[in-house]
Amino acid sequence: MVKVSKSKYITNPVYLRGVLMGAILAVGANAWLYALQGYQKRKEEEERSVKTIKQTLLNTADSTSEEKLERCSAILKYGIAEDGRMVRYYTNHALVYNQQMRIPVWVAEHLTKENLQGKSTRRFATFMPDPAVDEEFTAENSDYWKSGWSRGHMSPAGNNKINPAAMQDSFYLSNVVPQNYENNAGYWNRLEMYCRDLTKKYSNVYIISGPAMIPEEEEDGKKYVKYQVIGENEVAVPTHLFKVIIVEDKHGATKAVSAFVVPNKPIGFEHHLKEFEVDLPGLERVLGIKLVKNLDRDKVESLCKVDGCKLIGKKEFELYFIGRKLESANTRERVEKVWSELEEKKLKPDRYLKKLYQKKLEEFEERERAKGS
DNA sequence: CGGATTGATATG
DNA sequence: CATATCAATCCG
Repeated sequence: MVKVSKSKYITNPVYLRGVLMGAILAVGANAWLYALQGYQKRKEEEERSVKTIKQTLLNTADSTSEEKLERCSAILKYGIAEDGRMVRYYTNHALVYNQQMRIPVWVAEHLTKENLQGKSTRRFATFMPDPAVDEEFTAENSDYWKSGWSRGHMSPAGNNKINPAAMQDSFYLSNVVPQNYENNAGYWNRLEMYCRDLTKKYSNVYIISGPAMIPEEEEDGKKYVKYQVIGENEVAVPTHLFKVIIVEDKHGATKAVSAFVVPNKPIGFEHHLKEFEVDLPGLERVLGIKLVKNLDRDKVESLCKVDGCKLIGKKEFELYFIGRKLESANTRERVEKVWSELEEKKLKPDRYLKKLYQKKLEEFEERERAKGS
């Protein structure tokens, strides 16, 4: 059956014959003959002309690449349009930047036990526009202020303690995307910790991270890509974040690879990282980026299958940053307040934390004695 | 570890 | 005077 309601069938010869049959009944045999002759004539003409064009192309269109280059050089007299999607190199990471969205396309890192060491901290680094990005295409801090979104590192500060230059490079907004606060400090933070932890087991950990805009089906049943933009520069808020992790043994042999796509929203402790694992080719199709080129994929197993992809647990996580807060506390009151968090959250301090607490208290007692004397 | 906010000070 | 900069403080 021919569905005339669909426009694509209008030009179908079968449909055209149907129209012609209608014409016969309507206007009689003479008219039918006339119409048929006209149709056949037009059809023959069209076939002839298509054949002619094909023949012409075959005979004349095989211009050399030099000729094409010469012609296109003329066409591009006013310059070749640039989107700034070159690879940009930094002290401890590499990335491609998206000038339209004002966020990275992808950010690549290489982690080892050794290059995770160092004393550089975020205290001496500042979020700022990347001086290597054209001013007209950069994000600014003001875009993020009061936007409801935090500035989320793709190459995290915690991976760049090796020296101050690496630390500062990671604070350029070319390495930053608008990220949900809770996601950034929570789930994504734990994923980054897991990556660092992998260096204890694997000699080399290669990571590619970045934003993803995932299409979503709306009420009309059609799919759309929808994302918020923030600030004067209209920085794009990714719907998701992706991370690809490749691990190697001490011989440089690839041991496992996994790709993850995490929604840019709060994710609780009840979600296992495996829930967000996706197949790499699928991710690459969504992104339109061949993320990993030098890898024999069929021979490499899933990281989650090999290593488990277990993130740090809730209690362990909370204890960890209570320790961090305790270390940075500079008044007795602050120490006591942080310590009281343990009771509130029903956490039991480990030996390290107890020692740290005692050490801090002694520190302040000594300071007070020094003042008094 | 991941972040923001505020207030004092310096600067044009 | 308005806007950078930095130190201190805070939260998950």
